[in-house]
Amino acid sequence: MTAAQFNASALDCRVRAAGLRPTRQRIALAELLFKAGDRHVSAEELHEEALSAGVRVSLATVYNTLHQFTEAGMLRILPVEGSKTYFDTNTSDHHHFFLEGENRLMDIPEGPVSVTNLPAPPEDMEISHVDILVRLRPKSNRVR
Amino acid sequence: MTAAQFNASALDCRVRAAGLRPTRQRIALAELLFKAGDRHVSAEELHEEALSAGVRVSLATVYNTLHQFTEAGMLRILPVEGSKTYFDTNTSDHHHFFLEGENRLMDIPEGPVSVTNLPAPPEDMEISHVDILVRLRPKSNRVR
DNA sequence: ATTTGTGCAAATCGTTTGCATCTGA
DNA sequence: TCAGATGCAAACGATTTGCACAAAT
Repeated sequence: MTAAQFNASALDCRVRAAGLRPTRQRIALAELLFKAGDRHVSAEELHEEALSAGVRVSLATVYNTLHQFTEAGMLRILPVEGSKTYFDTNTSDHHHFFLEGENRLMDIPEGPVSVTNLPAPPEDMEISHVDILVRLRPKSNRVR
Repeated sequence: MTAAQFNASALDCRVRAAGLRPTRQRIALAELLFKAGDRHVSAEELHEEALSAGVRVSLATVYNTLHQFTEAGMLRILPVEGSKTYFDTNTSDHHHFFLEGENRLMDIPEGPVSVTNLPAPPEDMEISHVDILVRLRPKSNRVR
């Protein structure tokens, strides 16, 4: 079995495990999303990438798929300002730098970042996930 | 001098200090925004509130004003998913709970929340602000 | 008098929806 | 066979823009 075949069937399983039919479009999108390590993508970007890769898929299906994968826990929506929704292929605990000028996100390199002194959440609520966004701006040389 | 007069002129100064002309609309919006302590508002909400308060102002002006105040550091844009932009009248260091079901934000009560082990930002960049978003979901009673 | 701000309506952008058609189990 | 998925185009909601008019310095 070749590596390509292995990966293809792994993606097939992943899609099935999410309770979704492994259609041509979903497998192809999963491939684009999960073959290349951690990624931050918008629907529009993924759509263009699919078309470039010769995958025929409509923008509406890209939106559907991204949300279905998100519900299945395969993606996470990034908390950023701005009109577009960005999806993160890394759903494990990690955080982000946000470059203010460019409106771009970078993963914070692996490390034991932790939050201390978090107050208890209100009754009947539990913490689902903690997002830390470190906003960066160009270092100004002149003294203010 | 009455309290109302004092506050009105204080707002006037604040708007001037931001390099903006103290117009009727801007003063009125500043009043709505800053008289009532910490608030999270969207443009639409502030517009409705202004109309209810008898302030004649267009939605476009509300958008303009919110962005001008933000550039002047009087407001901060909240990092939340979702289509609407929310502005926070509290620009000091504090963080938020995000209620997943309702897509609603709450301030995290005052306290020494802190992040440890933050890696150094890339060269030529400095930290502008750290946003911590604690996502909450209803506590499930049944064991999964 | 000149600059800056405002209001309106139209335009734009990202996203969702309705529905006819197609596809995988 | 037939529930579920797709594609298209139209609908939508939030935001921005262009431009004539009004207000502040």
